[in-house]
Amino acid sequence: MVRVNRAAAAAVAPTAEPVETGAAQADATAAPDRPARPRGRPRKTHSERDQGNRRRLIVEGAARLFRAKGYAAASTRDIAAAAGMRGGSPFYHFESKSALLYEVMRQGMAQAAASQRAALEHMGMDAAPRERLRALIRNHFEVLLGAHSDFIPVMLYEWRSLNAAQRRGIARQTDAYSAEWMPTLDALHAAGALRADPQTARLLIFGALNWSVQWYSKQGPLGLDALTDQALALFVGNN
Amino acid sequence: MVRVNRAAAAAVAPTAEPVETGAAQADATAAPDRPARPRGRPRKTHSERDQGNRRRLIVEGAARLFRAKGYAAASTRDIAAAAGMRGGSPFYHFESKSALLYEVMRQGMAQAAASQRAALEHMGMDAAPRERLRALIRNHFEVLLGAHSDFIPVMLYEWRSLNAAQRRGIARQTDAYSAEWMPTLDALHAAGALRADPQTARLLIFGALNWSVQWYSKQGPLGLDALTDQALALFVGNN
DNA sequence: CCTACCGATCGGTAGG
DNA sequence: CCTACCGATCGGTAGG
Repeated sequence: MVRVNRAAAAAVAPTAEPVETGAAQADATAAPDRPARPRGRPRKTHSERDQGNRRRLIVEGAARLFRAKGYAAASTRDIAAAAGMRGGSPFYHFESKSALLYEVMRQGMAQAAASQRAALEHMGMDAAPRERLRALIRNHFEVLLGAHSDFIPVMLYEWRSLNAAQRRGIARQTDAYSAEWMPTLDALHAAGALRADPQTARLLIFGALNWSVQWYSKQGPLGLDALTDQALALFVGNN
Repeated sequence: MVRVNRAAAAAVAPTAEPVETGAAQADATAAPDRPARPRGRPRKTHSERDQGNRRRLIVEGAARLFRAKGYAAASTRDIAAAAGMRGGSPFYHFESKSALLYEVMRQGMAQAAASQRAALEHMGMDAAPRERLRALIRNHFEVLLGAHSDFIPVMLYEWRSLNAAQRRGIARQTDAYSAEWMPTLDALHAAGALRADPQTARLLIFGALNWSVQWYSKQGPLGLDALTDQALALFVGNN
């Protein structure tokens, strides 16, 4: 058993999650003393329809800038501009810069967990442990290096910028994500293919994968499938 | 062959390097029209004797604060206070905050490269590849997690805060550090113990090791020797 | 969501 | 290396 500084141990995904703002869904049970309204579902005004969109633009811009410059170096002005707004406007959607960072991480983890779950369910329960590990690694690389891959790198490298309460929230997500790896690693260890203690192996493996954010280039010769093959060979061999 | 975003691939050490300030070593060939000076080596004044010490205090404080809070979030005022100085005084020793960051990384890499070289030479050329890899991994963990381990984590996680010229300087150090791993990895690959392409393996292995900065705790049950055993088992098995 | 503004803090400098 | 200071920028807010 290894004591760890929470989180830091998982990693997750960033394709745009459908964001429910809540505010965009106008309340149907309006005050009864108002003038009569048209029946049926209230039509959304232009600004209501855009609410979710604007918010999403802020979150995506924040993810990109937090990743490129770091949390402290990316100003809320930069983020506003990236979303096509003026300086103070992000604070209409988020109460603080810190809340915006949290939202980037939360959405990233939610997406990563969802795609990991889908990848595992897609194989069925009877798949060989080695193939399950392949699916986990492949999904992890997709989440880190694939199409919309800013959210999880931000989570991985801006952890210290969260306050204690925020860390607890994200840690719950990363713990669940990590836990899904353990049955597969335990099975591979029992079969002799994985030759380190499964808990420590998980931390080392996550490190090997997460670090790819620092060196992987889409222009390079190594695709994500080939990279997955290499990682699999390194950790559990070729057969 | 894998194209990488330079650096990011190595890692190095932080125990205090004896810093030659140059300024501390008073020039013996003084102007000839000065009044006669006492013969022999000139005595250092109080401030001359302290010069190197003060500078080192700044660098060490900067390393600690850059690691704890990140480069952008650690102010030069914080650093001055950590070195027992007033606000503007670090700029007497360094021309900019950025130059201070560079110096932290440069010293860290110099120390790491030195201890790695010593570790390899200590074994001799005829040591088994597996034992050479053990020595490399053990030194790397020492550099990352050992006694004075702030310098290299700063280098690993603040790379993007350097400008282009600075990156080239540090990249030269990290490239040399990384290159020393390749003969050993090639040999292990040829012998069948390392089952991934050696270049890709090096990147994945460095990731696994470097990530330990995020989760390793000295209060935990795993010492650096045991951790080295686990990593070795994961990458090249137990025998 | 914009305009206009606030206090706080920052990296850096002159002058001693 | 300190004192005193500078312009710039920052996160955040009031008021519409």
